[in-house]
Amino acid sequence: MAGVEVPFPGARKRPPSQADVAMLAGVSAQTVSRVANGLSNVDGQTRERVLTAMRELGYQRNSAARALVLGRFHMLGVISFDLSAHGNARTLAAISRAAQAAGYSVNVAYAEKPTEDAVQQAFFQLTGQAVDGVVVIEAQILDRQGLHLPSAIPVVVADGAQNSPFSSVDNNQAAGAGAATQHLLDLGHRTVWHVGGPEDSYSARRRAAAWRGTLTQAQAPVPPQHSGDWTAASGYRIGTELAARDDVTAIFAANDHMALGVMLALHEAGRDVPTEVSVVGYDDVPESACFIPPLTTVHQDFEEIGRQCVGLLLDQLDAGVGSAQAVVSVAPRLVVRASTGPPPAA
Amino acid sequence: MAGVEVPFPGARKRPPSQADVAMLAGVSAQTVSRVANGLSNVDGQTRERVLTAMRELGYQRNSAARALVLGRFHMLGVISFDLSAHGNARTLAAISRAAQAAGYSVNVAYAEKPTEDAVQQAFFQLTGQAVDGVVVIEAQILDRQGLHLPSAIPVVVADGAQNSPFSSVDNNQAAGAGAATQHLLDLGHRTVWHVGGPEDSYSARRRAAAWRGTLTQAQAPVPPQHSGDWTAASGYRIGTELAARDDVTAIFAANDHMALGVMLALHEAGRDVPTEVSVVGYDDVPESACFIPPLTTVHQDFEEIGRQCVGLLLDQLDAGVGSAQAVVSVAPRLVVRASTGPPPAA
DNA sequence: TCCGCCGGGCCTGGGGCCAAG
DNA sequence: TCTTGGCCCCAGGCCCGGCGG
Repeated sequence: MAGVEVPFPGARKRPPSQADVAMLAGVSAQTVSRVANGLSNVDGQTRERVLTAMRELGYQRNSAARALVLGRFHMLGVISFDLSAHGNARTLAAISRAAQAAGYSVNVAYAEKPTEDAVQQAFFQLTGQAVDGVVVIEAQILDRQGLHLPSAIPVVVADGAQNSPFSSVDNNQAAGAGAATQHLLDLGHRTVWHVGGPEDSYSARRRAAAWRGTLTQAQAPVPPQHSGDWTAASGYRIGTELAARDDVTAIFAANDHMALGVMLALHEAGRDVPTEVSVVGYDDVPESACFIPPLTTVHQDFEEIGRQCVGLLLDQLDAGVGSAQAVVSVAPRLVVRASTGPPPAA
Repeated sequence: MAGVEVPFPGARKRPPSQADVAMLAGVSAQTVSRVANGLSNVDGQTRERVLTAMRELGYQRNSAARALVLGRFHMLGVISFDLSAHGNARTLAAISRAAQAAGYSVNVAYAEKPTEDAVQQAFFQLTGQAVDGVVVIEAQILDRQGLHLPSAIPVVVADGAQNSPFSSVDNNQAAGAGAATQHLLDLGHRTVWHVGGPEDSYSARRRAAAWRGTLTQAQAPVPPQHSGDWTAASGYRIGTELAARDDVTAIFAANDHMALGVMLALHEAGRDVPTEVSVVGYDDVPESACFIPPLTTVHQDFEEIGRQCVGLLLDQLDAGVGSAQAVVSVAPRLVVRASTGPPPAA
């Protein structure tokens, strides 16, 4: 099938192999391998000939064969639930960037639901697809009992339960949610109402817990919690209820989109933000600075989170699976804009 | 971490191979292979023994070895520029889902800039990483001259130049932008101003062209075009300029986030939306229904777009590279909400 | 004799082909 | 005819041995 070879539908040209390059350069395959790996024990002239032949044929190493013999795939797996959520998408982008910089590719597995079953399935897909390690983004409750790992490969959890047996990057939701709540209390609000994320989200639970803790510590009353599903629509729905109550002067929403929905509901109810009701969000999505009014929110450094995930994973890869579990914390920070202010003088 | 096995740093347990399974089941590796591939010519008893042994050892096929011998990787590559853009993230998610359903994995390569160089680099990374085909999301100007493909693998472009030599899924931006512009004209506006995306974006250019074309066809004056960078901040900046002009009564922004910025600028300038100025966006990001006021915009079916990308790619894989270039169009639709209305009675 | 450079043989995990039971 | 195993190949890396200066 060589030489004359007339390409016809269904026929894929076999990519050039080391042997082809060797033939053209008049050396052995072994020498080609050495050049490809940048080893020093090759004569300058020879190396040049080989490189020329490579260029001429458009040679690329066959990663499958390489992975087979080396036992390393230079590929990281990422399991994510909801890529339409801003934070997850940003984290994935950052992971991808960091991995690329370290010479790794990223294999994305999409878990439809945040159940352990779905994660496990995604996990199998990834290990079956040859990855050296896995990052789980926005994990729900994961423990090793639930998650039965087929082969021991390193796992890093971004923003998962801190009591899991895996290394993790902790977005320090507690600090962020605490700061948001405290900010409102400091402005003079008697208490703060919370529009939380879905019950099965670990992030949502931590934010709610920090909100409650901050109120308790300040000896402020703890209003009943409302739970949305991260969408603006759910924020709007809950906001409509809250807008009807006179005693609501400060609302902390668990993400910016729900805060947006809350603000629309308040607007429609004729309650001004921030003079009558203050609203704080979480995430600092880029457009939150252009909400009406610009939103006070908690900024998360997704870039850093992604970078840390890759860093931890690579550390574990180098150190071996037995290596110690590590937890890295990435600090959020409160960004004060125009949606918060003192409560109306009663 | 069970039984005798004492894991120590640096030691990765070699995953079980067919040979190990064969040994345990008392058959040949060949038979194990047959069972793994679900071939029928295996005795029921034997198959059972093999399956049991597989479970016991936690056997998973080595995809590297499989890819090596089959020449197929069962992996698709995706090249994307900006995953923080909602549409791109959604498309990636949909691609990932569709690929998974077809038994393929997705390898994401991140191109920092939308230059041909960056794409080419990402391309090499992917082909070097063993993919069967590539989807380029939100391509800029790509032609085969610029993009030198190392080995002939199928490529599908989502939303790229329609004169490219690749198969593509066309979001029909022209129809969407035309409908948006026409909607405003139909409401009685004398003309429509446009806040465009970045110059180097193909999507942005098509939306702008359709806007201009619709105005021309309606014999409406064509105002100077302003170009932002998709961010709400850029929309705000341009919006500030537009808000200062009395003759601006209708604005079509090339995406929802810029529309949001425009609306904030109008709000700050004391110009009401929609009674004084109408605003239309593009994308229909989920939260746009909760903007103040809820945004009239053009809905894009990213789920369908992703599905079509994978479909085209798989078709090409089955048909061979020589197969005809295909173009599939996914229709957007106008969603009318509360940000548009007739112009103020002059 | 030693060292720099190069090639042969063998190994990785799995699947196709063919022959044997 | 149906089931099973032996052999070879996929592409590339490592060990070792050899050749020459």
